[in-house]
Amino acid sequence: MRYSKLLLPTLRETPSDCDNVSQSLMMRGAMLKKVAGGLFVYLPYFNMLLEKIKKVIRDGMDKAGSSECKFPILVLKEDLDASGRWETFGKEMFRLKDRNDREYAISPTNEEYACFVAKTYVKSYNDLPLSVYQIQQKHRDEIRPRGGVMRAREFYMKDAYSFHRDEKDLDIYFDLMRKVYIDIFRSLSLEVVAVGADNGAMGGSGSEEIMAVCETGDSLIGVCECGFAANAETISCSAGEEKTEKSGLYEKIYTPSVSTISEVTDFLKMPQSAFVKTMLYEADGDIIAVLIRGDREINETKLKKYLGCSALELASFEAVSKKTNSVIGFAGPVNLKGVKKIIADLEVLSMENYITGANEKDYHFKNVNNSDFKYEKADIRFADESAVCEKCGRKLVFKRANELGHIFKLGKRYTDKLDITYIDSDSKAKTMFMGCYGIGLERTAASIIEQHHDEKGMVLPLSVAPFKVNVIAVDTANEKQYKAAEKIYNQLIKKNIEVLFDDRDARAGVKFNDSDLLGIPFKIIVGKNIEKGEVEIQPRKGEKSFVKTTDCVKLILKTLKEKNGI
RNA sequence: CGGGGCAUGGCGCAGUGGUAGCGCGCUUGUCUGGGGGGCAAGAGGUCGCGAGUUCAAGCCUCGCUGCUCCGACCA
Repeated sequence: MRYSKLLLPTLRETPSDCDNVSQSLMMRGAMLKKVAGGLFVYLPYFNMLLEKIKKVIRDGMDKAGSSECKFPILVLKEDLDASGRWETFGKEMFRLKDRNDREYAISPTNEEYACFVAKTYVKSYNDLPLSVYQIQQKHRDEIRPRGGVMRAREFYMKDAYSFHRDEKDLDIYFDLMRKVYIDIFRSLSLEVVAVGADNGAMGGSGSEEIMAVCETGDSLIGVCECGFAANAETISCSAGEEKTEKSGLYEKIYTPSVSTISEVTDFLKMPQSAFVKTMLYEADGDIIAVLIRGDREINETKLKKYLGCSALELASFEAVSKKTNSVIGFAGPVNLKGVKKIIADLEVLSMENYITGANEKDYHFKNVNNSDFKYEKADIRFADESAVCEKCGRKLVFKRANELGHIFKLGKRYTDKLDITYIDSDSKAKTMFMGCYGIGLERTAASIIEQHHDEKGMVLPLSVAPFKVNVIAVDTANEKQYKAAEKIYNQLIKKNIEVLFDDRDARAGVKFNDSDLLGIPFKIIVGKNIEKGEVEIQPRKGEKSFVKTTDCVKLILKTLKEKNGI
């Protein structure tokens, strides 16, 4: 393409609302124009990059024996009611009505219609396994869009669904998909790690996330030297010795207008670890008290799993005052009334003589012990730096990462509800086992840039670079240079090389800097040396060289072939 | 949902009550031509919206909206 005809308006300066490198380079590299929070116009260069990523994903899905479909974006309420997701998906799902007041959701993922396909076309075990996928834009009413395209309200997802005769076959396919995913990300030059994860809103029996390690990542993973890795959300925490000897020692102390943990610790001059925080949650309508050491964090994912509830949030001020005898800021487990249960984190049970709220404004209890109240024990704290590997016992290292893919064993979670059966060899109808597998395309693109850039801009890997070569006429006004550059450009097109011809009447420096910003792997620079019959080949990374004008196309072809660029 | 910050030309920003500015970009001309040029002349803004205070508001007050960051642990 000719730069002069292409909408590729690079920026010199980074827009002020960029908070990470990839976002900044995507804005400067004229990939995106923000319209609103989490909504962007995708400019040509980003579209081209996404097409490259789609190609690699499609090649991978081919290897997994998956067939590309396109499912409806609008999903009927009745179909989501059948799977139960109209209720369980919550506020993240966009909902709308048609002119006849019929209700729909904008598909957040598409299990229901994948099941519909399996139900329609799988007659017997001979048709299994079946794997289908699509690459489609998804819409989610994100709680807080952030990181540019990393967490947006509209994004491309490759979502695949597989159906199986039995659990064993699902397991085999799940392992294959993990391998295919890792291959896909390797082809995209991404360093990734597969980690054990929580199933979240999708449900099912097990899942793994494919994470790209990145400083600005929005997930936290624990990694072990032995190769084990897990999402920090799922890492279990060890229990200490449960202490139950002491009781009745507690006494009320006056702590005027100090309600947060840090205020109380300052006031009493005690470390946070001497306190037990009592958090009041509302779980499916009931108030639950959760105890955790003052300096720890509650892992709501674990808590939700333990409670088996669908809605979990911190109790409102009104709910606490209406249903319990406690006061927000001064809640404690002793003499606490109106809560369905008290759940103590395992670590709390190894504590003695700690400080808690006294369920009365401006008062705390000190010398509280576990026998002073009734509790259920559970591992509900967020893994901290002391966490160890569950495989080998070594200390875990925590890293930030971006979740690019997530693969689930859904089991019969959907197929049971939607009655997705096949006829087995014994002529009996049996329920299929199901898996689903997602990849977020924009965050994959962002992660590629995050992992491949330098101070000048992007350094795109050949596998995804929209243009492999940028032909630059240094002085466009010089007819000899321009004509020679144009000739090389046309020759490369004939060889099916993706090439940009920077034919703009701009200074050489502008063109060089844009080329580097855009991360184009090779520049062919046509300048003064054309008089000597030479042009310059300059890789984005590496040494430049002067070559005969007549050889440059041949040389580029050879180099690209060596590097598997074509 | 809570808390903070921001809102001035396409982008980045300055402007503490008295004529709306700077850099980049853009247009025209010209000189230039190998890492974001020089000179000259231009275009472009109801200062997010709405009230209010004042002789006078981009600036002060109140309300709203949008964006953004933090936290979603505050108990």
